[in-house]
Amino acid sequence: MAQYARRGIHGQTVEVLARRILAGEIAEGATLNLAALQQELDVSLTVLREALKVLTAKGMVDARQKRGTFVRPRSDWNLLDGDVIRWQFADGADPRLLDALHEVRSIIEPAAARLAATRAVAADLDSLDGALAEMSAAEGDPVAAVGADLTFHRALLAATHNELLVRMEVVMETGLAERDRLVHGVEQYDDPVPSHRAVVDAIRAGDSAGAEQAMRGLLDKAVRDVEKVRQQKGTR
Amino acid sequence: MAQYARRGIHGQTVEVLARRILAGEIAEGATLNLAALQQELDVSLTVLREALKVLTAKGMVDARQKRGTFVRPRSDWNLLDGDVIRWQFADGADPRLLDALHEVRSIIEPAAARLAATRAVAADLDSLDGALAEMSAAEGDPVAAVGADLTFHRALLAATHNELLVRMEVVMETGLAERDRLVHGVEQYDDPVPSHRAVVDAIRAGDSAGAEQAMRGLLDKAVRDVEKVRQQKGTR
DNA sequence: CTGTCAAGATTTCTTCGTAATTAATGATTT
DNA sequence: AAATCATTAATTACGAAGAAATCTTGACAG
Repeated sequence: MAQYARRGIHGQTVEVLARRILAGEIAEGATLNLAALQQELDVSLTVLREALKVLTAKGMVDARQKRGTFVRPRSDWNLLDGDVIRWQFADGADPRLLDALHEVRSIIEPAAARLAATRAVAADLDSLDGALAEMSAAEGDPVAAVGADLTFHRALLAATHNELLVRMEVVMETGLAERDRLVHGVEQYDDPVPSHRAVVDAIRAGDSAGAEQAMRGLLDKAVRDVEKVRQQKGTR
Repeated sequence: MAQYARRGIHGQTVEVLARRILAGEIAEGATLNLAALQQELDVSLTVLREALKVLTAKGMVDARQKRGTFVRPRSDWNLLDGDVIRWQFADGADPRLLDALHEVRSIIEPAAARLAATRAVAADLDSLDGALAEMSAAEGDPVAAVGADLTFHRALLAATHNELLVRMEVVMETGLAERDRLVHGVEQYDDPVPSHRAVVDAIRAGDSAGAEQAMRGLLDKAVRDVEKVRQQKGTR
């Protein structure tokens, strides 16, 4: 799942550094003290260096000779990177980012459903049916339900046969997981299968408009669920 | 612009390796021969290693002890990464990816225009006006025209005040640049300012539906232009 | 005879400490 | 005052030693 190698000391170092930067503990523009970090994290220069290389690749830091290694402005972070998104949610979900995430979902997924209706092949429909079956089987088990939900939305993106849209799953994934984590355990779910099946049916029928609308309905329901939870929890 | 460091021998090594993999010269699943590469590229193991670390961070390769460093399946590439997209177009634009890119644009940008209409603040409108002015001034100069186009679309995404949408610019950028490169010099452009101004006007008026529609019109025109060029060039 | 399991060997990545390179800063000279 | 050059402080690169995981080999049980 993680794109950078998580094995060895190195992986931990990346994680620690990334979370510190993303949490704002190390501010934008700050030049970080390699020697101090090396001592504090008890790693060699090479390890620290390679960890920073990963963060460099994700646009988070930059190293210039004689000026040091510094944190790049937030506007340069690669926020569409799965790792970066995950790190952001590592310590407490930022509701603003969660909203942004859901907004992207509400843009992408109806469009994806529309495209899928014109492009889905037999294998895609099988995947979607499989996801529905998984969803039925997951009744009552929240963990399995989240997994099934993910499977469904991944299958939907795959059915668009657009490589870039498929890769948007890294954005969706975290949003979906966080939302499910939020909703989880607060209230009995309604059966999610019918609303999802409506999307699949429209795709199978080649009904673009219908698929798009069904997906919108599904997302609206998700919004209402989250709203309900937020009210119950008194959050926001 | 590039997220990984381009300085030193290291940057070149990343570029070479990335392009080989993206071009399919080094196939998916293939384990690459570090010793041979080291010798061929005439770099030390450390340099090669750090270059691979960058590619690892972008999901392109993975290193497992005793099994070697191998190319991950294409479905794991971080295609939403600006560098990865740029490398793909390094040797010859893949028309399939270009189509995918444009499809994403046609999904994102109208939605972005709609959001911008409800959220744009004075500074956003100033940016958009600035982009229009830049576009007017660029009349006749193709290079400046592309720059102005980019400025416009970036300003539009910024006006959504959604961090994730703003970062989509890395996806749009290359698509836009490639399209412009394709269209460039084949035929006299129509004046692009009016169609863009229509979008800005709708946003300023807070007209969501109008902004969305104006943007769709703009994108449709872009499609027609590319079609015309493809016919003229006899491509496809 | 076949399949499973465990211990060892080997290959490969991983990490280390040091040397070289680079670029900014300040001093010096014209 | 401007330009050049030396100094210096940081990243960048190197080659070798270390660690880890997989593959192989052998033995044992079914």
